[in-house]
Amino acid sequence: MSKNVVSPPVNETETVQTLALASARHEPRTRRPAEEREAQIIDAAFEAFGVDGLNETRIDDVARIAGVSKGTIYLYFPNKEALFREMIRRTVIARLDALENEAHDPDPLTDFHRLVGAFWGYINTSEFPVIHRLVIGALPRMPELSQFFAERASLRWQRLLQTSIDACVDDGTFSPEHAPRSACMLHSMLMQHALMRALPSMCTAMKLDDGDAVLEHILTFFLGVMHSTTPISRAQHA
Amino acid sequence: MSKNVVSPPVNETETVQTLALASARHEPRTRRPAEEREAQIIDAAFEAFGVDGLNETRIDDVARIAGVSKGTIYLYFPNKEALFREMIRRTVIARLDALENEAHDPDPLTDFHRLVGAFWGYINTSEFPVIHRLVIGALPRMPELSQFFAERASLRWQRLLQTSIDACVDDGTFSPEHAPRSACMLHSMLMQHALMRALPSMCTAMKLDDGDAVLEHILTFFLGVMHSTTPISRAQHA
DNA sequence: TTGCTTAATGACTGACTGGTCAGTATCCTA
DNA sequence: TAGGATACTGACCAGTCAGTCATTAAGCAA
Repeated sequence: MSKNVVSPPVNETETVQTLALASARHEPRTRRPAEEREAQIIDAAFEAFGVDGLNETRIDDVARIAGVSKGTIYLYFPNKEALFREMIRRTVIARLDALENEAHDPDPLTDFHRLVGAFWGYINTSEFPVIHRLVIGALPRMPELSQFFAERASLRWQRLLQTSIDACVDDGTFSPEHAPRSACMLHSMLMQHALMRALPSMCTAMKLDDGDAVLEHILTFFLGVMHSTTPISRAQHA
Repeated sequence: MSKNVVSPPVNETETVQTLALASARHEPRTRRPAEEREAQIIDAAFEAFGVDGLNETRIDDVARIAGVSKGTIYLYFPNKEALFREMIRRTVIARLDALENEAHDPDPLTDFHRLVGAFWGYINTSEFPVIHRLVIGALPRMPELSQFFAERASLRWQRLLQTSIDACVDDGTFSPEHAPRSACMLHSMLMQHALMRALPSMCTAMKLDDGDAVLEHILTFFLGVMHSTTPISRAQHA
């Protein structure tokens, strides 16, 4: 991308080079607390890896974005893979910790809606599909990363949803019939739709532009089962 | 890995070299029709890329698996990326063409179950999660591949499901209330569950081992909405 | 059998990049 | 202000691998 800053072989080549060097040199070397540098590098890593993935990204690029030298990165992380791993880990944790401390609502149904809204908001950030793609893409190379992600994000959300749904059942708002696995179903629908929404081609083909409308559809469908009290004829075709 | 076969500089170097060459030479060079060679290479590419992904896989590995030399691959494909792309394209197409010609059932509900069964079978092959992962992983590098995949696989299946559902509505088996977007919802649940099932950690945590039971759960949930005729209170919490 | 065409081979090359480390600049203490 | 400790730098190195091409041999026609 912006690799050729130094190269254009016009007559002012020297000027450009000089400027580039100058700007590089002018930025005075600064010492920062370890924590701050680490955060700086992690942020740059998210930006760089997020665009190109683990393999396409050069450590030099991460260094450039972070505004440090390549060597500095190796002072804080033993290698490229470890940096990648830590970047995923922190991004996932940071987001979940922030959401965990949100206030609950005393009314179960209201709280259910709050929770679903929070989840929908989370998976519709630009950050989420990036992390998701990176984790999936890195699966064969780092299976433990997908396990971390699964336990730390997917399963945790499913448990939160299930707890909230169970509260609505206890409350009498939801029918108990389909409750047991319903969090899983809701999670599936929300997740899949959010991921589709991140793909421009799917977005237009399926008319998913309006995020609120999509959520509304999913909830209407979901509540169609949960509020229903009529016994349904089970699937005869196994 | 097996690069150093020729190198060990012991005293029997010559013998080793001769043997290595001999074994390589013993496999007699064969000429094959272009189509056959291409298929051979594509199959090997699926095997190799499927394990390690685009970047981890060496062209030499594909060649070794295919039983041809590296140079031969470049007679059939201009470069590594083109081979990868073509491998995805053919695998997706081959599978869908095979399923397309299945016989329909005159009864709408029976045909719906047949279709869902076929889809569930497809996304639960070991092949599907591999292709899915590769496409997702390659997204930033080859967005057109994801578009091809989306249109050729996801959207096509959603349309088939929707048609089948609409037939059940016309038939009076399904309530029309939630029909419009229901294929999308069903597709989401099936897809997400199938992909989870491919991750060992998720599989155990969510008790997804029994594929038939999972499908049964999803269908029961889905039919809970579609058979329901009670008007439901819409979500008050927008 | 001879000789031609071309599929097939694999040693080689050039470009690339992860990781290193000798040297430099900053900051802090005395 | 001197001098030690160390955060930081970036030129360099060694390994890797996609892609090339001179050479080989299979298969065919005469």
